[in-house]
This record gives sequence, structure tokens and C-alpha cells, in this order.
Amino acid sequence: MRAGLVDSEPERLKAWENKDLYRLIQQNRKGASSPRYILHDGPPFANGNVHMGTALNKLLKDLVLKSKTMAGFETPYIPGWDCHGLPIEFKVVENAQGLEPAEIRRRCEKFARKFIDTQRVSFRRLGVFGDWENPYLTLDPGYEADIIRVFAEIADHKLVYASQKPVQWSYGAQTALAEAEVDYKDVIDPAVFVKFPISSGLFAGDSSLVIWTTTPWTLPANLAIALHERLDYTCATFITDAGRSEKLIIASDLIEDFSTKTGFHIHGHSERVKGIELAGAQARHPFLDRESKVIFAEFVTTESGTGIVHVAPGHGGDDYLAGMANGLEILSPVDDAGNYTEDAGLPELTGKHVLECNESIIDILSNNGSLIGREEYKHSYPHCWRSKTPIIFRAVPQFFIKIDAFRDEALSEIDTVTWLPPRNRNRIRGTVEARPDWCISRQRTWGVPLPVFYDTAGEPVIDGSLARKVADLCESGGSNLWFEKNDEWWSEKLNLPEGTTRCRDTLDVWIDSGSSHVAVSDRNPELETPADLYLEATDQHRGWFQSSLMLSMIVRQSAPYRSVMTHGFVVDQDTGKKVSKSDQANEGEKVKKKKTKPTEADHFVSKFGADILRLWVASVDWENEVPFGEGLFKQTSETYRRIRNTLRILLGNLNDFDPANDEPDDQTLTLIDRWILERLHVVTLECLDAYGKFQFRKAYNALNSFCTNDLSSIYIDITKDRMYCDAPSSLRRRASQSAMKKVFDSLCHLLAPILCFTADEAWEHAGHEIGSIHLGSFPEPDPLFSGVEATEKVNALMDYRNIIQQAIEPLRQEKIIRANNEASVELTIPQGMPNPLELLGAQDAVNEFFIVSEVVVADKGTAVSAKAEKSKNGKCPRCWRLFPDLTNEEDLCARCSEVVS
RNA sequence: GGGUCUGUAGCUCAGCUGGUUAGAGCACCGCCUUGAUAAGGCGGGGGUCACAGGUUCGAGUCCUGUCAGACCCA
Repeated sequence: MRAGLVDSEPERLKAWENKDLYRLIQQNRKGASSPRYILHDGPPFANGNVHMGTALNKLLKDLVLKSKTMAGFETPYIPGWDCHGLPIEFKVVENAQGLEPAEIRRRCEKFARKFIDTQRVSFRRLGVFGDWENPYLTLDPGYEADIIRVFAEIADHKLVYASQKPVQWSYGAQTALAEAEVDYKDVIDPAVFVKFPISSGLFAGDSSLVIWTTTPWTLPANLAIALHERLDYTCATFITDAGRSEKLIIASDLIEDFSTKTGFHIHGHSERVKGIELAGAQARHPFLDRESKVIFAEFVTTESGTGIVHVAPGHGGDDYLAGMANGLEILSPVDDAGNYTEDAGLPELTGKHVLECNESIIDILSNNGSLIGREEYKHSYPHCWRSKTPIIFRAVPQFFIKIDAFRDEALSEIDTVTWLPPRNRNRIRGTVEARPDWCISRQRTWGVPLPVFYDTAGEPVIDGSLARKVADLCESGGSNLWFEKNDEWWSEKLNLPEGTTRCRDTLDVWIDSGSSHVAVSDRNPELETPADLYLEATDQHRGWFQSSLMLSMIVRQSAPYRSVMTHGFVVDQDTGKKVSKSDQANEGEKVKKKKTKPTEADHFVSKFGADILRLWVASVDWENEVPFGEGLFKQTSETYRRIRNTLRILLGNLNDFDPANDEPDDQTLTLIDRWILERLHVVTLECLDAYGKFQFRKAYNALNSFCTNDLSSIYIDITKDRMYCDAPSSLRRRASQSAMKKVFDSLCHLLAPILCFTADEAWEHAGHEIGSIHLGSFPEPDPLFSGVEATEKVNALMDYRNIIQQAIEPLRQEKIIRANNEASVELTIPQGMPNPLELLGAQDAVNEFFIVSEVVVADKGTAVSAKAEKSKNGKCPRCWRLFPDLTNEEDLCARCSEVVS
């Protein structure tokens, strides 16, 4: 057994593939009618190579499945890929503009398939078992058809509607975005205080309401001003040092803050009113010829601003709801590119980008005296995760799923699911409680068509049975039909009236992957719904875990999973920064110019080998952030070498052992043999428990310390003498071999889920040339060694050993002796303490245990102490042990001469 | 700003329901090793358990606050 994982692993992989090991394992389990354990794979996105984050996720899944397999389950694993979506389309369109949609889609598919292939190679190389020849792809016509059928079902339930709600619009990507596609970044925006003169109601013609906004560009869409009914407002004359005087209304609690920022201070008498007293009032728009209604809203607070909120129903979620509640229209005078339209009412700004118009708007306000103050305001603002441009809230016709219709059911379903770590239950609850209606339309090309038509009056026709017909046509002819055939063709096929047009939007990709329980778990005979486990990074609470839950609630009124496990992100050990695919994909060349550390799994696999990566994953605390760096792999390699060498020495010691013939009676086991078997019993229990709870790190720690401390440093060291020098078939030697055999077998199986290559290699070297360790099962703890009798004795002996070692150490340092073997020790112990001679039964066993020439025990001291000196005994040239009766250099000790003869 | 979590040796981590001088491994420094040798053994240095209070006979372990970091939400 030599290392060289980088070369040996691919060979083993090939052998596994040749014998179709994955299928063999599954069939074995099927044959034994084992219970099934189903982990449903969350599909990684098919762009870019496999980076450490993806590798961590896949390897954790594999650790779960391999350990469940070993625990006796049938564990089918059907890997999948998420293929549609903006990042791919972005890449494709970037390199070729002006393409027909169908051509864009063909290129996107090619792009996705290329990365599916490279990722598949990487995943297999990591030793992940699964049905790699038959993965599920969200671009498969069958899968696409099922997505459309899921849509049909949502439509059947009357949960889909079209609306002009404001959505998070990316002008960079020219599409609406889901919450999960938005990243928050800190930016500095000009925030302005603007006065709206009251034109009717209380204080009409006399005072102005002051609003505060960080988005001056939304002012052209202002239709109302919101106050809080119960808030306390102050109306007073404010003056500046420069002598400017205004009569203004501000929330009383915010006056101080307002004064600091604007320089306006109250002058003279002030009047206090409750918000409600301004009911029915109207104010004058600061630069457009219309009135702005005073309304009331709960979201108005005194946290910042003025306690008076500018409301543009076309530009914000709260604004929209407030607008709906107060009968306002929706004004959203911004086009797809983010430019003002004529509806803004500012001809000079028509066609200009809204984010470049903040200053123009502020100029207008300043010139007409509406501007009361401005500040540079730092806040976090949503950005498109792909194009990195700021989001604008903009009302465009979009399709939505009504969440309220089943939100409560979804919430109670969450409570039936096991969340790992448990705190995630609250997290997913929060996400589901807070989520607004699901905007499912995207103005993109690379996705599943949104199967909706418009009648001749331009009204959307949302119809489940119609959608199912679309699904059938797409399943047989591919979804490109939607883009290649014209409206006439579709109308004819579906018996729709002449003049019907089809919707040009695609579905949000979260519908794609969120439908996998229908398209994959329900369809594939190997799988079933609900799955036992979904296992992804924590970001999937707002992503796949949620989209799957929501769609499953609609189609089956229950969750698609019994348990959900999440792991933290992989972060750079030194900087703590996230290693993320989106960064790689986006910043592309720019990043490459800077010196970046490698983050791709292949890089580390080809440097260290897959088993090192696997060991690293097992050693990691997946509940939290997962630090990662080259140095950690070096450390992990050390651990690996120790384990590997332990297996190797065990193999060497078992070389001439045939359990069928050589297995001795249990009674012949020496204390140290019983001890290692008791330790094995404990370690086995610990590992089985840890695997059962997915606490791979506990198994890792237990196995590591078993190999390092118990085996390498104690057991193997002590038994070396009998292994090398006893007669090959001596009972003492055979007894140790039988213990080692048990240790080796158990160790291989307990390590197999983690070190899948090395454990299999060791197993093969042990003479199991057919099959694989992975066809086996975890060892059963041996009840014969469930006690602690030997453990307690050895623990006591180890305490003595420490004292003895410390006594010997100076002799070695002073070069009086070279090896422990040459020392003669007098061990003094207080009366009543366990006597090594009694513990081990014989003087020779004592000498062997402490690996010294001899230990003389005196049991009448007051504390444990030891004295060591160079032994005067002669050395046996065969076993190098020292004995008193050896005077001639040629003489063998009694044991050795017997063995030799 | 709200929520969740994390903070033990240079690094990765153990420390169960609070109980004697806080433990491993790696790294580092000595030493040993013709029989695990691209290995193995022994010894050693190194920690005010993030910080500050509190509860207790006693706190790394419980409580409160502060600081730092991560993520989620706004």
C-alpha cells in the first residue's frame, strides 16, 4: 500500500465503473429488501467548474449516502443540474448580439451541456457514487414539460394572476428579479428633504409637509404622502442661519435630527397635531401640476427621515400596497432600460436614465424652492446579482403566484420537517412568513416558456388545460417550438381564436428546480416523494428549499422532504471571504488578472487526491462557515498519512494470519489485546452514532485519535516485539493478530464512507480482491468487549508509563542510553495502588508493556515515582531485548532460541 | 437597525448535565530509531478558555453586557 493518491485513485475509479459498483451496491440492497434512504439532489447550476463550495456540498451528500449505505439502507442517488437562467444567457449573449431567440437557446443549451460534462467528471473524480449516466437535467424536454404541468396545476388552483405590481427590476439584465437574485451592497445616495405645500385640509395654504427620500428619481411618480395616524407631528416656522424661513410639518421625534441635517431650526411658537388630524388633506406636487393625497400607513416610522413618506405606487412594494388601499393609480414612468418615459412629465429628462437624473431632479427642487435639505446617505441597496447594477422598483406587467392562499399551510408543514441544524426552522419560517407573492415571469429567453396567451383584447388567458397541451407539445417537440413557431401556428394547434398571441416571458428558474420533486422524485422509480433529505448550502432557504416547498404545497399539499440539512459557505481561511461561484462567473477576467488563490476542486484533487478532500469535508463543522485553504489540506494530509500507515502496518502484521485456521481462543488474548478491542468497541459505537447524526467530524476525530493514540502510539508499539519475534504461530502472536484483524476490518468499514478510495484499497490488499468494501456494512459492536475491565487496567498502566518515560528521558538526552529497551526501571507505587505485575500477570509482560529491559515494582512508597538506569543485561541479537542471563553477544534469549530451533 | 450563530495554544479542533494543575493532533524545539523508514517512538515550550461584570463553596461550562466575525432579514 503506497500513497500516490493522485495516480491510484483514477485507476480505482475506473475499476469501480467497470464493475458498475454503484448499481451493484443498490441491487445488493434491493435484494436484501433494505429500507430506502432517499437524498434528493439539489441541482447545481451548469456554469463554471466545480469549486470548493460545490465540492463540499456534493461530498457531504456522498458522506450521508455512503454512511447510510453502510448502515444498511438502499441509497439511490440521481444527480441533477439546473440548466436554465440568466447567468448562462448572459454569457451567450455577451459574445453574440442580435441572435434569434431559438438560436440563443440552442447556444445556451450547448453551453450548459459543456459544463454538465466537466462538472460530472469532477464529481465522479471525488468518489461520489451515483447514477451519473442518467442524471436529471432541467433542460430535458420531459423535465421542461413537467415544469409547465406544474404551472398548469397552479393555474388550476387559480393561484396565478397578472398584475402591474412594482417588481425588483434589473435594467442591466432587463428583467424582473426574484429575491434570491438580489444582493445588497452599501452605497451612498443623495437623500433629500422635500416640501409639499398643503393645498387642502388642515394647514392648507399655510404649511408644507416635508418628506425624505433616498431616491429622488422616484419623485415624478409621487402620487401620495403617507403619515402615521397616531404619530405626533409638529407644525412650526423653521429658519436657517442664512435667514430662510419655512412653515413646515415634521414628526415631533425627528425634529432634532432634521435640524441637524438641514440647518432649519424652530423659530417661535409651534403647534402639535396627530397624524389623523390631517385626514383628507392634499398637498401640491413639488414640480408637477397635480395634487398628492395625504394617506395613512403603518409602515411610517420615526426611525429615519421626517415621519412623512413620499409614496410612489409604481416604485415600491409598500407604496404599491398603500396605493391600492387608497385607490391610487400606478404610475411607473420608467422603461425597461431604466430611462424615463414621457409619462414622467419632464420632457427634458425623457429617455435619460433615472439613476443619472437624481441631480437633475434635485436641481429642479432647488430652483423652485422645494428643496429643504440634502445629505449623502450611506445605506445598503439591492443590486442585481448578475449585472451588478442597482435594482429599481418598477411596475411592469408580470405574473405572480398568490402565496397567501397557502402560506399558513406551508408554515404548519414546516413544523413537520426536521431541520438541521434545528435553528433553521426559524429561518425558513421567517422566509415563508415574509415572502410577498411570487413573481414568476422573466423577460428572458433561456428558460421554460410561460404558457400563457393573450386574447384579441390583450387580456391574459391563464388556463391549466391549455398549459398542459403546451407541455405535451414541448415534451415531444422541444420547448424551442414556443420560440420558433409563430402565434398562428400555436393558435391553430391549440384551437385558439385567430389573433391570439402568446406570452414571450419565461418562467423564473426557481420554478424549474422547485419542480424537481414532480419531474424527478415522482417520475423516477428509484425515488419517491417526500425525500428523506434535502442537503444544500444555507442560501437555499430562500431558494430551492422554499421554492420546492411552495410548489409542493400546491401540487400535493405537503412538503417534499422529511428533513433538510444545510451547511455553511466555504470561506478563505485567511480572509474569511466566501468562495463563490457567482464571483467566479461574473468578475471573470478581471479577477484573473489579480492574483487569486485557486478555489477549484480539480486543482486540489490533482494536488492532494480526492481522499484528502473527503477527509477535509469529514473534519469540518458544516453547521457554520467552513474555512478552507492550502494549509488546511496539508494538515489533513498528515492525518491521512497517519491513518493510512496504521492500515498499512496492520496489513503487514496480518500478512500470515488466516482467521479460519489461526483464530485462537479468546482466553489467549493478553491484556493489551483486550484493551484495544474494548477501545474498538467504544470507537465503533461513537462512529455509528456520529454517522447517524451526520456528525462526520465526530467520526473523524474518533477514528483519528484511535489510529494515532491507541493504535500507533500504544498498541502497535507494544505488540511489535511479539509480532516480529514470537514464533509465527505462537498463541500470543495469533491472539494479537486476531485482535488486529478485528480492528482492521472494523476500521476499514468505519473509514469507508470518508476515505472511500483508501479503505477500498486496504480491503483489497487484505485479500478481498473481488467486490469492494462499499458492498459491506458497518461493523456491529462486539458485546464481548463492551466492558471497561481492560480499559481501566491499561489506563492505570498508562499513568505509570508517563512517569517511567519521564524518568528515562534524561538518560536518553544525555546519551547514556539510546532506546527505552536499554533502561532498567524501578517503579515505586504507594500501597493500595494497582500493581503492574498483578495487572499484567507476569514480569515479562510488564517489561513488554513498558518496552524496557525490566521494571522492578516496589509497592511501599508514598507517591508514584520511577528511577531509571542503563541496564546491565546483555542484548539478544534477534529481538534486541535485554536479559540478565545473556553474557555472550551471540547468545539468543530463551524465547528466540526456541523460535529459531 | 432586527434576527441567528461563532469566538478554547501559531493552525484545526476535544472539553457530557458547572467540580481537582484546561486536553488532542499538526506546526515548532530537543532526543531516539538497522524491524511501519517518502514511516515510527519519547520528551519539551506554548493558553489571563475574546473582554467585563454577575450567580455559585466552585465557571471554559450558567446569566447579563461589550467587542470582533459570519450569515439572514430590512
